[in-house]
Amino acid sequence: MPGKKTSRREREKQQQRKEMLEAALQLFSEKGYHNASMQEIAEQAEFAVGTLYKFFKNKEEMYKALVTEQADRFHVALGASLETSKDEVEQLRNYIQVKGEVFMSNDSFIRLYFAETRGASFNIKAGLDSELRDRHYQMVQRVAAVFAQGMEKGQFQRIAEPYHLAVALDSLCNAFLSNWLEGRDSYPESPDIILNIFFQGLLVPESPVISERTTNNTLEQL
Amino acid sequence: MPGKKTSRREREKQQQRKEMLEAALQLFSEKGYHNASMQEIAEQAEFAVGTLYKFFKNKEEMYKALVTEQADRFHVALGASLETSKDEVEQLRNYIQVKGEVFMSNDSFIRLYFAETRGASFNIKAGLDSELRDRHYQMVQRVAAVFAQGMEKGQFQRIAEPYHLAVALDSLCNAFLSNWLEGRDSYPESPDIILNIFFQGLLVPESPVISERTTNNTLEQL
DNA sequence: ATATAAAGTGAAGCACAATTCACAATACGA
DNA sequence: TCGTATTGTGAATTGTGCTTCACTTTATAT
Repeated sequence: MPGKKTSRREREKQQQRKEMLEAALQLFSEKGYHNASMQEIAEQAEFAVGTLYKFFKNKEEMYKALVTEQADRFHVALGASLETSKDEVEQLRNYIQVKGEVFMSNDSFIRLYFAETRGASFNIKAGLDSELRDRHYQMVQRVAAVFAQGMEKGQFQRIAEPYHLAVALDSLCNAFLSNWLEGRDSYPESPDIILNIFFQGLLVPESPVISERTTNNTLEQL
Repeated sequence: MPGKKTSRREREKQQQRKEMLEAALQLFSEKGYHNASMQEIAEQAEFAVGTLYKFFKNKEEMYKALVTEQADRFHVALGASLETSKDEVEQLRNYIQVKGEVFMSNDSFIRLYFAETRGASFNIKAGLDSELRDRHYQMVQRVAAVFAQGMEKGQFQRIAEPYHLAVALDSLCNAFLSNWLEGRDSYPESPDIILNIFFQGLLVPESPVISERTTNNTLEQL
């Protein structure tokens, strides 16, 4: 049975690699890059230190691989969330929703992601953080495009530049996620709580678009 | 002349301490806690390593002293910014303004502040980040109180909980500051660009409060 | 079954950086 | 000026943890 593209051995290796990265993720997100030792990671993954080095050139490369691969998954999911609907409001709603879901189900990784993306990260000599920041920037630009589009259509008022609105929306999601992460607050189950902050006044008054969906989620909880 | 509370020697020591912390700030914010060595800091400050240890029990304490003292200055300034006026809108405007000013004139420190306050920080065993987060939380609560107060007065619409609005406003400032820090964008010279995102729709339509001040800063730049 | 190759191991080497401390320089009072 | 106390010094100590590599174990082919 040689049909498969990947040999059994190949698959086995991938699996091992994956387990190493899982162990690494756990320890890095718990203790940070500098406080997690290769020794520990090896133990956690149930391999010998030397074996780690058969898979990764060194600690730094291992960390990079971990972070970039996970971040890719995130960005793919977020990108897809903007493709779901023709309606801009729906797209934003989805973005918020998906961001919440993806991030909350990967809480150990968010710590690393935030550490690299937001406050300056000093883990790695060079490259990683700026690369991540770039990708994050691309993502924000895509959200900005949604705002711009909505403005074109006359669905959104031009209360600020699209890019600024995108930055605002994204940072707002992050802020709520941070709060959730610290256990201070829960991430809003309904995206509308976040959308509300933007849309009350952003949407042109007579626009019917979200009115029928948001009316029940909007205000009564105060 | 023994009149002064602080002897000459005392002042001299304070000055030395200050210079050590300045050197430390520079190196920590450039290279991060783990990549800045005591040796380097000593050289930068033009002292011997041993002398550093006459002032600080160890590297960690030095870092803590640095961060908490600077953060205190920030928080005092931010707190004061909310006391300037009886008018809630004015208070928020001031908060945004002061936050921008104080942070931008201390850019090397923001890196550390953001690293500790936002994305997980793993520099220090325990305590520091959670203490900072707490203080930051207090600050956000004070902003929340402003929103709440404005709602009481009927000046603000109740589009979201005051605390959520405060989180939103603060994170928005941070996001713009981050952008500025990375050189992607400038921090809005006028607080109204940020306020706009909130107030278009937040303020009850007929409220006259900011209309006369913001009308000229609001929309024309698009 | 045996030979050969590939994969896995972990103790030892090595570099680096935090901390100490015996000593030197300096300040201060008599 | 001299003796003592205070302050400042940096080489040596020590610990830690990344990385290597000679060896063992396991898999594969004949």
